[in-house]
Amino acid sequence: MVIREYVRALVAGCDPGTAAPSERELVERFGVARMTVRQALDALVGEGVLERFPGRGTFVAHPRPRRTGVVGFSEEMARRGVAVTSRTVVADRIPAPPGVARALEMQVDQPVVRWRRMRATDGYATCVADVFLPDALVPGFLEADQPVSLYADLEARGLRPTRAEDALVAVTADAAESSLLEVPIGSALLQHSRRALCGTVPVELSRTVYRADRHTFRLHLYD
Amino acid sequence: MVIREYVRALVAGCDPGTAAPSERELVERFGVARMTVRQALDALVGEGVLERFPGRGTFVAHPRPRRTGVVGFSEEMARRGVAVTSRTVVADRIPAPPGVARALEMQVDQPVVRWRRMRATDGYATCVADVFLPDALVPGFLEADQPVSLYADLEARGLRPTRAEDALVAVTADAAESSLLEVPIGSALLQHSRRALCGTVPVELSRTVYRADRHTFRLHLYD
DNA sequence: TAGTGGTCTAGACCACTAT
DNA sequence: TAGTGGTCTAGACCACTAG
Repeated sequence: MVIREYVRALVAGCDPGTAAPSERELVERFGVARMTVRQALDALVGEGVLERFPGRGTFVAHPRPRRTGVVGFSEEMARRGVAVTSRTVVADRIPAPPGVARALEMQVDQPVVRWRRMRATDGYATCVADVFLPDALVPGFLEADQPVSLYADLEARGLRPTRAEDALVAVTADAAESSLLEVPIGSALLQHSRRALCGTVPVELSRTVYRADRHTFRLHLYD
Repeated sequence: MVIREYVRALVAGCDPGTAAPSERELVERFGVARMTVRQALDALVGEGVLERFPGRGTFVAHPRPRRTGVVGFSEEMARRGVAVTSRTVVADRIPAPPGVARALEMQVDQPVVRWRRMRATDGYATCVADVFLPDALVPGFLEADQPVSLYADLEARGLRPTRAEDALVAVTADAAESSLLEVPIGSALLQHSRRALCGTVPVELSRTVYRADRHTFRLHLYD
């Protein structure tokens, strides 16, 4: 589709609300029937690039409200304009325990990277995150400096998660968590467990506990 | 669109894979141009009712693999094969408080239905759900028996939620919650807040607190 | 080879918006 | 009133599938 790509390029970088060429104008410019132009524009409307208003015209679309998507904590906080810092508590390589092996679809005792971080938002201790990664998928992970954003690191390795199975439940702080999060033992925490896959390959198993007063898990669902 | 509804009715209840009338057959039957038929079928394909295969024909679509979707508690439990019962604690009509009015995009003091339920899974007290509904959208709601599944009731009214803004956080049980859920005051609970819309119309504002030992919120995310 | 959906032409009339 | 997108006609040729 030449017309579609022509309009896409024409419109790329334009501010939302900028008028696109009218259908009849494109008919003239390309010497093609109007139905053909409409199909090209239909595709761009479907992609969310353009918006049509009957009687007014076709315009560069305003950005879509939201996506659910699979995002990590750093990314979500960046969206909200919150600064995230991390302190590594544990970073080593261990034989996969049975539960971890099953979730990551590996053999028991194959090596996995284990990584525990205390994470702070705007300087305040907010959560403790435990992550397991199949060692074979992230060569050199422990040998280099650990990233602030795990998902950015995975993306650089071509392993950006595209699917996640999440579970959220309330728990109470154990001794280690209470110490890291600076709350009394037994305090209510939000636990977020995730099994993340890139395509059909499991890449991450994690469990994060959040201080109830410092984090709310937000979510947009669509049908 | 007469043709669209004709084909929809023709095809309703047919097994997936059943052949639909061909485009040229519909052209003849309705005496319209083929483009017109195509647009009718396009709509049904977009809805997931039909599937097209070039060179073979048009068929009743196979059910889509999975959706995240906007589902209610009863529906989610039904999926998991768990029996849900409800006991209404409060069901009345009140002037919308400011926060509720804002979330439901109503004028302050317009009437809203307020509904508090204690809900049990397989006979065990599991959560307390507080719901606000714009009274104008659910006429007769309080006058009839309240449904077990709110979402089934909304669906019957043509108000099935298609979008939800959810927030999950850990909280501690207050006196009323501890009594209804049979846990000590201060116990950790999972709080799930939701603002649900049907299209662009807000239809539900709710806050549900779950016993930590009896409910995990599960979620599948896709890119 | 006959039938299917995919794409295209060269017009037409309509309801709507902005001036 | 001029211009826009929405819808429609009555054909046409193509690539593909199935018998």
